[in-house]
Amino acid sequence: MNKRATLSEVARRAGVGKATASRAFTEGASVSVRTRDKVVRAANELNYYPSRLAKSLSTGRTRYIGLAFAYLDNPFYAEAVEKLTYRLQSEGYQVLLLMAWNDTPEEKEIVQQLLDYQVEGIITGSASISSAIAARCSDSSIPIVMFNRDLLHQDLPAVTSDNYRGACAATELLIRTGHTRIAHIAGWQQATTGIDRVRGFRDTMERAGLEPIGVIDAHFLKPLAEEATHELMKAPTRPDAIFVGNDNMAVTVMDALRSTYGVDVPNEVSIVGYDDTIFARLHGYQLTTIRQPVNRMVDQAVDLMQELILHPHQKPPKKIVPASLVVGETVRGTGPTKLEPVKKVAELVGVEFTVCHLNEFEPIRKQSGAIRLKRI
Amino acid sequence: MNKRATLSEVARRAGVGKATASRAFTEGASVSVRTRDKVVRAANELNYYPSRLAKSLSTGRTRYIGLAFAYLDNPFYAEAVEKLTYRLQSEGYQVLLLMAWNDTPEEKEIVQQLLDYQVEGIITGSASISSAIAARCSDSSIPIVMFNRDLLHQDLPAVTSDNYRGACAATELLIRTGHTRIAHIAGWQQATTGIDRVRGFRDTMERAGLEPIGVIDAHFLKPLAEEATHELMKAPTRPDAIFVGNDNMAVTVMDALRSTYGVDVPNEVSIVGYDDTIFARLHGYQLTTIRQPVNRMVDQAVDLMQELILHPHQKPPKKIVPASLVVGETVRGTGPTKLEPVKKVAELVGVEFTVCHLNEFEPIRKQSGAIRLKRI
DNA sequence: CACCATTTTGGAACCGGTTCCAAGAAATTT
DNA sequence: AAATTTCTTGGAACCGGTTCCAAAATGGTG
Repeated sequence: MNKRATLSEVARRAGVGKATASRAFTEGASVSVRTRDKVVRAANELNYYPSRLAKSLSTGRTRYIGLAFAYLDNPFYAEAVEKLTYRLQSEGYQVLLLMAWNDTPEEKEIVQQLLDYQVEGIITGSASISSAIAARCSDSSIPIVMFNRDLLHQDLPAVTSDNYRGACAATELLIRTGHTRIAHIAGWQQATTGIDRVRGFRDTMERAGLEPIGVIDAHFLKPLAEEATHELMKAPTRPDAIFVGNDNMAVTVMDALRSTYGVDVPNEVSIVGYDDTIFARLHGYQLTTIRQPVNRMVDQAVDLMQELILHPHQKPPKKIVPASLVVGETVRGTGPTKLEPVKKVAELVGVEFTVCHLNEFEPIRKQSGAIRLKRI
Repeated sequence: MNKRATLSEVARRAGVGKATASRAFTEGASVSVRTRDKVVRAANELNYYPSRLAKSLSTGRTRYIGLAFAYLDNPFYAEAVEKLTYRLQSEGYQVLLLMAWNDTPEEKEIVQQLLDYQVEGIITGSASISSAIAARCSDSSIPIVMFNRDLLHQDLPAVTSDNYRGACAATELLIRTGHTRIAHIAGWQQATTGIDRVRGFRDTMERAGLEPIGVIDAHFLKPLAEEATHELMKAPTRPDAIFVGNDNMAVTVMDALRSTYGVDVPNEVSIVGYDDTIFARLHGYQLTTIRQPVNRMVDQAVDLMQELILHPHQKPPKKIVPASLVVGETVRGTGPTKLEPVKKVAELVGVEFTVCHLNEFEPIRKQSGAIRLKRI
């Protein structure tokens, strides 16, 4: 209804100059208490609130952070976006959410849009920013932080978990528990997240003198993971264990194994996943998996971003947070009550381990602790 | 590195006035081809791209839409946010994501921030905007669309599915398949989404002359759903069926039933959920549930928003999209091969029904159809 | 009360665009 | 060729704030 009031109107009503009115809203500016009161009163009467746009234009700071992701149907990313947003908000930033699928023509255009909107930084997760875009960003000296991803051959700031060591732990666990026909259904081989896990798998197998029964790139996509399962199960020698590139695919693999082949997990085929998402915690799955500590990764990413905003010309740091082994019930010879092989592996590889229930799956948002059940 | 170029610099370099330079970038403005070329060339040389901020300030249009949600750990909302964002982007809007937990003091402040940033509209899902905020928005004539929620006693635009009829169908199905000790673990009773489902449940029970064995408000929260399950199972007469307010809770309930009480679903207790999220599709659950068609709801919400932006002083319309009954395997006496009771219910209540696999769970983003498996 | 140091204050320029308007250039008509 | 119409163009004002700077007001001191 009523057009919003402007600073000039407030100033006029308070009988002061525009500059003075502006100062009344600036923390620590030189205004007398009486004047500030007058201005504030006038502002309230006119229902004034300052225009962020105008402010940003004149100060040069927008306090926007762009979040670029490709999908949220992986709970790991949904959680990451939720928590990144909560954290950034509490630091006084506003989040511009950008969904962009890899390599589409629009991607470039849309990231360009983000730049147009003068975000102060970009955090990019599942979406892979092309190196061209990345270059343009560092041209404009807009910091980009890669979240759970790193670009090969490019020196950009990145926050990842220790994918290599995590994969080593997963593989080592399968080997130590006596599996010999081990396969890996891998994540996208253009992302370090996928690549490093394959490396960890391969190196560990080789060290043990074992030949992988198969390594298949399923691009982190569920339909491909299902196909991959069929491919493994139709081969002359079936696997007795599969290390799967993330939980999303691991769940799909388990479903395919159980429904199509009537396989008993873990007694016929053991499964290890990656991420420790909500899926891993479901009673019907109880995945043994590698946890990526979302909260810590989020904290690191936000801290790193703030650091880069303050000191833009710094050498881009890489943050690698430790992964840990979560003991579920999908590996034969382990379980919440049989922890010896797990302990040994953890010690050997140098990772932490925990059993399912001690997870850090609490939200950043404040819990509404007081809510109680009510019959109605 | 290099500071971004401004329009004036481009104009100077092209040897034209600022106004002319501006027109060179405006579709359908009156500029000669030669001049436009000159300007465009200069712009490229200077690596110029226009400041959205300045543009918005002078035109008064920001093309921001605020998305306000409380959590993304319910896949229904994660999917909604993903798809809303894709849709809004393709309509030329940018999404400001706002995470705000209900009733926190910050909520008010943060929504105020959205207004400061001059969003052209707000779509609010799981976060419940207080009526005070809603009032302030309609004061500023900023349209708010409630997504999967409606405010009681308040005449705001809203997109919901037909929660009442959906709940009727769920309940009717349980009754028709011979269940008599039926309970409802309900969603938050401050949201119409929770309320309408309770109404549908109660009305249908009453019509059948049945007394509910319990109706418990679990606020859409998983820990409370688990508590509620224990409360029901510890009572002298145990339920033989539970209608649960959403899939997120339904999965928790099933886990509790199976792991704590060794209950066989559906042979001892039948379960019906609500939403048709990714969980309902997991092999270990195969929920019978009520589908809320996310894609259609997203489309309606975006259309409605655009409508309201163009014609702000319109009577706020309510859009109710039909819900449908999805046949899984958690109701005794039904299943993909036993559809007669389902048909009867669907006909009676007037909803569509489908079996599990025909779901609309495809993403809005373009599928990377060409991606193939690769052994590596 | 005069004098000087310190606060407060308002005018004006600026941030980077858009747009109104009047003037100049080009094209058309007579 | 002159008169008229239509296109282009640049100056200036504007969007709503911040901030520099010089002037005005205030306060403290001798």
